[in-house]
Amino acid sequence: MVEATNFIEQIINEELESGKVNSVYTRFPPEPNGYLHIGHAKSLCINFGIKEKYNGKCNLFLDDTNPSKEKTEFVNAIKEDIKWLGFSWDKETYASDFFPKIYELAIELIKKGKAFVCDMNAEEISQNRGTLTQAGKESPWRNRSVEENLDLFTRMKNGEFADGEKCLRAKIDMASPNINMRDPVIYRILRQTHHRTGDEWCIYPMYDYAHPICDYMQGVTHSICTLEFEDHRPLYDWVGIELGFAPKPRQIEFARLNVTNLVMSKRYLKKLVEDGSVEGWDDPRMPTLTGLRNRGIPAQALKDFCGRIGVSKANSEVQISYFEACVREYLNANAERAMAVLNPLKVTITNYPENQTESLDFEINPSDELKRTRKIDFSKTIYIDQDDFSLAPPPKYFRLKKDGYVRLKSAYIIKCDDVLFNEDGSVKELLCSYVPESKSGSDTSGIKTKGVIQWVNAEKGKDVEIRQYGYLLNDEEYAGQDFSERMNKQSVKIFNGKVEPYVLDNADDRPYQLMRTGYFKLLNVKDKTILSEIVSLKDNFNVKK
RNA sequence: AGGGGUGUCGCCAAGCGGUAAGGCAACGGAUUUUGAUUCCGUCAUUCGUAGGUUCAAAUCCUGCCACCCCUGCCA
Repeated sequence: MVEATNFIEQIINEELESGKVNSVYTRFPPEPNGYLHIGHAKSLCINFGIKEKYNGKCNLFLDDTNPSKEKTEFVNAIKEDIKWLGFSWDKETYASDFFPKIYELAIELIKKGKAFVCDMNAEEISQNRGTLTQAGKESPWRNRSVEENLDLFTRMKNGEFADGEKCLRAKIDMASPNINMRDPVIYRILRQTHHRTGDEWCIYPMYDYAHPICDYMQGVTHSICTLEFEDHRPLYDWVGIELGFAPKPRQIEFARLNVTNLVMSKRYLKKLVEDGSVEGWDDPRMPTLTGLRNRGIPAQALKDFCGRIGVSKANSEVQISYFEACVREYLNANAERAMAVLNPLKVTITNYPENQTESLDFEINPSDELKRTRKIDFSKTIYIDQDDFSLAPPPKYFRLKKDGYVRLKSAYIIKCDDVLFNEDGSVKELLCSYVPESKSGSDTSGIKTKGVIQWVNAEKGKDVEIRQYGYLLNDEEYAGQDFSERMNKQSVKIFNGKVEPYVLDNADDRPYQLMRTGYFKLLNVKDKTILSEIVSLKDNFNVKK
């Protein structure tokens, strides 16, 4: 018996112990009507997490009962995203696989007197449903004979009626305080080409009716969904009981993931893509899995995040800082280090020989057990970041100042002797001298510097566009505003900095930590290669007061 | 208003009658050739609230309050 870490596992443990079930089968059930986002990652981790933990099974179940919204493009994207997270499903199933069975069981319900064909249109049904406090009215067609219902339902299937002209309803209780139980529609007539079954069907089952059947047919033991389906559970169970499912799958609900400042509604995300506010579903600003992947978020970090936020039934909103902490933690341990200057300031080492280049060792990652290094070139002219030099340094400023010393990361200690100015008074160039015996790794100078700054060889450095992407904002400040406007508000900052060639020349697109800057990744946006920020280094730009 | 849910530190979240885990954030301090990392320390006499039961309650009972979901031929 494994130890439960949340209430769902607790339920499973109890059922395993009591012998109600002897193995666990879950399913991840997206509707292929859009791309997966960070919220789906939570569901993915729960369902596949249970499969792994209990040595059970988990299917990828595409819930495609509404052909007007679903597309093959989306199912392919969904599969890609799940693979990226490193999960593998036992079977790939579709609600549409079960259409014949679902139809057959509808006939069984009719024969049992538990379903009837209703001639009212959608508006009439809605009007007769009653309200939250008042019971609904029974349909005048509710007591048709089994024979008539069978005949009508067959003719519905055969396309003898127009869309919406008739529907099949479960016969439950129009006075139920649970509105979902007031003779819910379970089949509608809909002439829409289905992405898999084409025009084979002109009637389609509703989610509430199809889902329990699909679960049962797949051998699912635990049907995990979000909180808004709690009210549907009695109907889920009704279908299972009337159809004699044994063992009947158990529906368990959990609170969906909300993250501060993240737009998560599929509807809005779709709108952003369609009206061109973003480059696409994979735009690095999007909270979609493909967007996060494109941005450079490691799958491991996302999974770690999902595990750490836990699972409960309390509506909650997780701070984005928690997510970023998970990303930073993973990247800190795994990302290679590189140097870059975002705002270049030329530095000439006056006492360094002209035309000399020295190859120095640079640590790839301080936590690397093998202590691997790579070579970087040092020479007379370099660039440092403008922020790393101050003419009027505040207290506790550790970096370079006039007549002060600072260490160039992995190189030498330098002293700023002179400052050259532009005509407008801004700093043009620094004239520094280096301390030859302070070479990194063999420092005998005895000079201690509190500050260490990054630098780039003037010859080797390359210009690159660097963008800092924010997330789609969804806070009060933007309430009521158009989304395209929100996009502009968090618009992209562009720097033209010198970046070490190592970063650019590296063929793969792993994220890097630019020293003292943040975690970056090489991105391709609209056929343009840029360097984009994933997360910042904590407090790295702030001089403490 | 009828039904279904949920309320434990700024944010997540354990806890299931025996006297409040952990993580994120924050704040001290140490180490540091990234002001990062790492490290060590601090951070709920109190569990929405008012009563009750009990030797003992976040956990059981009752009332109240707050918030979320439900009146698609969407999922």
